[in-house]
Amino acid sequence: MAASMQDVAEKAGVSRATVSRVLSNHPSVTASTRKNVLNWVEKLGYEPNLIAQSLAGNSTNLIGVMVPEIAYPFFSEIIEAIENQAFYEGYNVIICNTRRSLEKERNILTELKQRKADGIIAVPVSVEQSVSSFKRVKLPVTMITKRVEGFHSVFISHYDGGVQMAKHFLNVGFRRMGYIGPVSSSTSARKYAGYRDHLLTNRAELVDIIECDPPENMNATQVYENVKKYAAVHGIRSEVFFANDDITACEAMAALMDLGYSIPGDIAVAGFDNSLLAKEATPKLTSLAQPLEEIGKKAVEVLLGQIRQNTDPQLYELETRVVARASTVNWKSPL
Amino acid sequence: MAASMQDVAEKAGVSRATVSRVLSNHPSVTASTRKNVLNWVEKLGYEPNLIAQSLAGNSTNLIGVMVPEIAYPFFSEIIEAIENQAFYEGYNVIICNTRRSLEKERNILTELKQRKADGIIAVPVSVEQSVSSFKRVKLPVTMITKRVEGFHSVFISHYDGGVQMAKHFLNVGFRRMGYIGPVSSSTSARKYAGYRDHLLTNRAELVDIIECDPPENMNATQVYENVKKYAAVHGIRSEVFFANDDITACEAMAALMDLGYSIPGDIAVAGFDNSLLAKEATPKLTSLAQPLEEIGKKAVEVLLGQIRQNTDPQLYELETRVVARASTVNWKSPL
DNA sequence: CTGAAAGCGCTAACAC
DNA sequence: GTGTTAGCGCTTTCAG
Repeated sequence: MAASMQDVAEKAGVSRATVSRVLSNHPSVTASTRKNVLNWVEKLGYEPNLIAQSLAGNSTNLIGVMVPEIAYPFFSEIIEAIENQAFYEGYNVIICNTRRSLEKERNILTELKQRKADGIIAVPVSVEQSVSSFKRVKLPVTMITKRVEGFHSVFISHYDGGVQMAKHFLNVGFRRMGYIGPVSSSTSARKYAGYRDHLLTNRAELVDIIECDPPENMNATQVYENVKKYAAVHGIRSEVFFANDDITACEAMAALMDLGYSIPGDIAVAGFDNSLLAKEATPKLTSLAQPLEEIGKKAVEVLLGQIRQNTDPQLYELETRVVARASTVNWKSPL
Repeated sequence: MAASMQDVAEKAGVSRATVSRVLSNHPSVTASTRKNVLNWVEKLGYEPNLIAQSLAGNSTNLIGVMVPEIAYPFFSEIIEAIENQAFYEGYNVIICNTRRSLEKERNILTELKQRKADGIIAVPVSVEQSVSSFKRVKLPVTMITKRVEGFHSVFISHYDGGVQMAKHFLNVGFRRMGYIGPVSSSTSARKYAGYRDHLLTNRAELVDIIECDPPENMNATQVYENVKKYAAVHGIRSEVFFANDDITACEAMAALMDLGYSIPGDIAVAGFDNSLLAKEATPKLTSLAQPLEEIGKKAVEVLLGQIRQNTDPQLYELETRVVARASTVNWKSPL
């Protein structure tokens, strides 16, 4: 067995309390006993038992992270940022996949509670229906990517994101615009609304709206089919499409290319998320960047603030920016 | 405070031991007392304290997962599979990012040890240099994606993967082949070797070898530059390139297109990993699929076997397969 | 079948 | 300054 604090205490000829004090840098310990104790700690290769520490009343230094999907680049990049910041702050991260199921979300919450996680960073399955589960668990919670009233939330304004993309399109010189993606699902709808509102108040035309479900499990083949179907029925009049996310944008590009359009020569396309896909797509994809690293980092900071000082729920709205790439800027105006 | 086992015991008029027995389904409890206890468990909303349970000598039901990078699709998909299987088996996953640093790897190992993780699933930073740290920690360890002698390892044969890709190229009808990627780094080198060996024994020509470092932090711009540089100096004679991974393949495609080649019309390209990038690239990218889900699932099973019965280290070599997509199959033979 | 008692390894008053 | 004493909440012999 590994050496326990008891062993160190005996060897050093002091009590466990003293060893504990030395290890937690309590000031009231003589330099000599401290040295002596540390000496034995070293010799015996003593390592603290974090479980025992936790039980004895301290925190677990464990935070739970709940996402609807781990492998979607958008989430995995946030997870990476969270892990990074958490590790830096001395916390470990338990990763949990809700799979967009309210039931699994509830199960995970009780599990995290029983594990005595110090707090939770979560993308809630549903802004409306998840709230009660999160309230019930009575743990510090910071919501991310969605604005959830009553909780600390770190997110971007999707509406404003849509506006920014519209501005970008107007700047490049597009006049007839299209949209591909969900029109009613809460966050997507706001992107769409911002986009549409800005276009209409600036007398641009919104001529093609191709409705699609949001991609799940990184599968967006529906987008491909809907684009083709739409083209067959209505034809395509847009010079540029704003797609609801990068996967949707990629699928849309594939469909448009298969229909014989060159991108961005004939039709330009932009996405949302600025994930790895946007950087590696051909042509490289203009995309609206959510500051993923900042979201992750901020979420950890906010959560720790809440854990340490029980701060009141607050909303943190982060800035987005358009990352312009070849898929829109290399478009040739027909004029 | 939440109800403790003590509270339940008092209300039910039994001892904590009995409550414990009921909760762990110990057979020697009367149906009536069991019912009574469960009744109070329900009424008081009792939830077990997993920390206390762990300390009292049981396991933590926590497994650590160590990867060099969380957000790279290849890893994030494995992580997702691991989380999924682990959750199914009643385990939670602590996610740790080694960032390819041996030092961080060591730190993480001691942390996981102090946390009393039941076991570890890891992509070691270095097959040679990581071994000692992992041995020292004396925890059940299952290595993934790399073959590590002396440890349970779940991986694919990179050499064989290279061979399979070579076969695919020969089947399609290519005769002059190229390679893009690292030539010396251990696993990459084996892919390359398998590819080369099979080509040469089948009298195909390996005419262009563009050496590049493996991408880190999802940044492979070096690939783009090296391809351009190589083309300027040597010209390009290959009909098809095998790229060491999907990101490299994407960057290579971008470079080749910018050089005026059409893909796969003039030059075909294939990648390795069959990550999301391969599916969403334009043209869709032929790629060698590692069975990521299977790797994750198998790793959990192997680790749990080791935890529960201390099985002897064993190597599990999984099958790969070529997922043929437009980037190679739509190539038009010049004949 | 059930209870009493002894820990798991550590922290944190409270004395001296 | 340092030791003593109680726990933290649960499991697990060992008796009865």
